[in-house]
Amino acid sequence: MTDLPRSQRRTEIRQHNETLILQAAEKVFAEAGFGGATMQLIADMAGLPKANLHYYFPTKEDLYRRVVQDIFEIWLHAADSMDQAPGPIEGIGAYIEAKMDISRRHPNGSKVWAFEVMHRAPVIQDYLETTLRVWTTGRVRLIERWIAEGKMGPVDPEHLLYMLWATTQHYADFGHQIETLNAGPLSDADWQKATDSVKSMILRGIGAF
Amino acid sequence: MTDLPRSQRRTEIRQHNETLILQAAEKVFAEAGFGGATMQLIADMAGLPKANLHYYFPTKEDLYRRVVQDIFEIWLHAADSMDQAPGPIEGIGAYIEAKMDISRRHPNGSKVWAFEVMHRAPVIQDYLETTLRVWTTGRVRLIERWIAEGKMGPVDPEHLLYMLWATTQHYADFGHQIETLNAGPLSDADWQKATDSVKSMILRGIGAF
DNA sequence: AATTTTCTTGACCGGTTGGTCAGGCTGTGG
DNA sequence: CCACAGCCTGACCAACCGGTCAAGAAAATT
Repeated sequence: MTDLPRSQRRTEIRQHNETLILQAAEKVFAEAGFGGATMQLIADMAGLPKANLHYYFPTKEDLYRRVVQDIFEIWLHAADSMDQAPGPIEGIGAYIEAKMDISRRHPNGSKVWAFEVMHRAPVIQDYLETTLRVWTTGRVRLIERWIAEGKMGPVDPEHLLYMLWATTQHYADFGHQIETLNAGPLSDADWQKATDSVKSMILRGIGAF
Repeated sequence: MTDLPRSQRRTEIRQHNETLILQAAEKVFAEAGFGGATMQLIADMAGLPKANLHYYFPTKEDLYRRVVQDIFEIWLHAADSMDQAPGPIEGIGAYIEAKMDISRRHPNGSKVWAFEVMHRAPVIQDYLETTLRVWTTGRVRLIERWIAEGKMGPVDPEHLLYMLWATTQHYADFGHQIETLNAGPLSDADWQKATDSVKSMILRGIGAF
């Protein structure tokens, strides 16, 4: 840590401030959307002058793009658990757990993604058409294989994926609604119960036993 | 139509223009969020001068509030099918069909609602705490009754409701993502398949047979 | 110590936004 | 024909926004 090459030492300040800005930006973009967010508000929340933001991120859109990309990376990573599973009980079960965990820990990221997609994805349309499509077709084949092997019922793989995304992300995107109905934030036990409920209903729904 | 009292003839123009504005507003708010939407854009889309909007809706927030309220009414209405059903197969099945139909016909309304909730519901928080809460507890009791009568498995009623909302609204809120993966808009057959998939997975998931 | 690169920031600017308003228009009632 | 209430709208404004820039502080390199 103390003896890094010059070029890496330089980037220490940069990385520190970038993450500071990105954290503030994620929150503001999530709570106000792209149009409603202001650079001034992000700057205040990050504790930096506004002009400093433009030093690290030339435009508002650059900053926004980074926030969206970061979330996308986290989600792609969450799918690793699904891959080398022997069947849907372990694979889809682990995927649900991973995504519920992300909804709890990165609710703002999930919201920013939702905003972006609802806006017809002006910034990450290419991601949808390339990376996400490749990812999806891969898991569709995996599910089809499980069906062929009799490990689960003959459900439509794509709609199963949509259901997985919808149910898990709902706990982040509509967290405020859930908390209002729940008369307060969800406790550890609440989250566990939510995860168990989603898991059992979906696994039973696809006939995986 | 030709011989109405004066006071009603007057309100005809008013109602016509209000719906014109509300339709445009729903679309613009859905595609840009509250902060990103501009009164000028709504006016252009409605084919009216901007000043005319402020004649009918004094502020941007008033207009926005009306849009959100209208959607909420539609959703509440959709739940009627669930009430006088003999069991979950008919009740929840009909509810899913009704909500999928709304997702198809009012995708923008669904998005505006999602925006509002993600913003921590600054405008309709009271609705969440009163009307929605009452509605929810009523359906929770209905589901609990079905469970007690052995008509479905012992699932958690609240998380079942969340799953119903999440899966059905996902086809509206994330319609762009689905269309991208589908390489084009969903056809009649696609929507039917989606509805059937959701219905069969959820009904099986809750053990309703 | 000198120099060069990176970082910081207050002040500023053109453009846009929500909202206002005075004056004109329209059609209905007397 | 007049009067009047509701409807319409071009022009305008203060506030705010994203982004720029020059000048300097701090840090790294020589």
